[in-house]
Amino acid sequence: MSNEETSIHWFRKGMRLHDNPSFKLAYESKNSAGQYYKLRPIYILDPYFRKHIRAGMNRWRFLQQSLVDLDLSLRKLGTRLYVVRGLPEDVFPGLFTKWNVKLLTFELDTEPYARKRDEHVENLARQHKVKVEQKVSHTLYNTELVLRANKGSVPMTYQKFVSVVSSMPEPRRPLSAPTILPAECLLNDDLENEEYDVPTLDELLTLKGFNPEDIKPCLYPGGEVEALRRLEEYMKNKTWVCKFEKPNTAPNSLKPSTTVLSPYMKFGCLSSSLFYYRLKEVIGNSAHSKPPVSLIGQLYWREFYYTVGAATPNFDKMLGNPICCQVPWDSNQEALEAWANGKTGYPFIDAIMRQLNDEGWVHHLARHAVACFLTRGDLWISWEQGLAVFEELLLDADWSMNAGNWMWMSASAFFHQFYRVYSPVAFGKKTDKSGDYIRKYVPELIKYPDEYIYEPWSAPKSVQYRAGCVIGVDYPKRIVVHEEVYKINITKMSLAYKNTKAIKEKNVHPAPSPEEKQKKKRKFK
DNA sequence: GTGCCTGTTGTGCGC
DNA sequence: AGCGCACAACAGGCA
Repeated sequence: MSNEETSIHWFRKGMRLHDNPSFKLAYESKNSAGQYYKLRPIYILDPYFRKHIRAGMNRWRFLQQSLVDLDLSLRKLGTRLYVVRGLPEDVFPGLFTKWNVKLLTFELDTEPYARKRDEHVENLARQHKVKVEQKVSHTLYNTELVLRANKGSVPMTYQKFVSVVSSMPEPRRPLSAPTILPAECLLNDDLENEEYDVPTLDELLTLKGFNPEDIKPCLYPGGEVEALRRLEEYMKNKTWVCKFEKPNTAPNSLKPSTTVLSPYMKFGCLSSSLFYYRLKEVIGNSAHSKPPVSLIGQLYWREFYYTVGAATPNFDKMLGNPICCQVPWDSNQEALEAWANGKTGYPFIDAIMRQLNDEGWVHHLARHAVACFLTRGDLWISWEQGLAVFEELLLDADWSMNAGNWMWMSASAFFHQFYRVYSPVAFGKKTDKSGDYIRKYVPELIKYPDEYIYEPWSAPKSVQYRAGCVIGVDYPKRIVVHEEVYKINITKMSLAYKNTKAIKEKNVHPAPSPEEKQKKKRKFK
């Protein structure tokens, strides 16, 4: 084992070689004598089954594929990915000593869990006299600088966010992936040491408590190579890019109507900066759609939620979250499970949840429909419970956007027009009148005539028999009557808004004096 | 404080 | 097809 001075680049998100400034530091840095450090690119994998890590099989597979891809690309450069088993706080002290580490680099992560972890690791590094370098490269903008540009306050609306960043310098340009590494930074040690190999999918799934045989076909393979291929596939179609308007894309097409680049963005297989500048390049001087509905607008939504998420305490919870409406949600395990497993008896809702379970991705508007149904629309179940299910099932489950969007969809923050309720029957019909999407994911209903496919409970018994699917026997009866519950829920939301407002006023202002109370009463008369 | 405007993605109806 | 409107009426931002 060589005892030469080493730099570690720690991959977590940012699973790519292109546009990776902290990785670049690891292979380009030299010690005071002007010698390159020996490079050890690592990924730390928790080898235990932990129930609190809410990731389903599909996302573990995506991660495993991304690791294989990263290892392959690194090997082409003469190094490899060293997968280290353990928890970061447990493994770093040993690595620092064993490898004679002088420099540790990684991409900055703004999530609370990651911050705590990284602080801990920074302390360990300090104790071992290891220099730590972090770079902002997951987001287009440094979230702290956005806050500073807004005089230290959090932009609470998308438009406000856009106006703040438009006053800031353009995002940094993406770096190219290295085609060659400095020969002096390359190590011959451990290149074939199996101890550091990427686990096979079967190994990983078994480790995480799953039966590998249960996994569904892979529609969106992980990794940087696939991310770049997918990006370029969409960038080829200039007209489509220029005309893209998110609200006009269908939630229930049989093939995705949007790019499905979100999983690659979540893991950092694709750089936000590269995506941004490729869009600018493709658009050029042509007429094009604008934020919030355009593709660049979609990148801004990500930045918006990252910024608010980084600056708001308890952003992923209702309690203790200053921006979140306080709503007395019901707990209803049975209804929650029916929703999560696609058995609510509303075919459109069930189709979406089954697609999510099987494929790990559903369209943004489909997420709206099922989220509204779970929370303020129908079941009156907490958005935090929905967030947990999404976190498990979505390939692109991303802490800031998951919490931000759940607050949006439940009208708990950002979006406040709670009286606008999605109909679990009407919404899907707009883009799929004949219900082909439902037939694909809810095959029980495959023989239902178009006129009953969205509301099979209203089909006459004779039609149900003829279609080979009797409601209440072969497919569930609907668990709520939407046209009754949504009206009740609107009044409950209205009350929750009034109560939340009252609590906020009580906290901000001192209690009103008796005279002031009288004044207020008079005003309301 | 007050009033006005705006807000990526509602529904159902009528023209 | 696409628009305007009623439905009942929210918060944030700004003048």
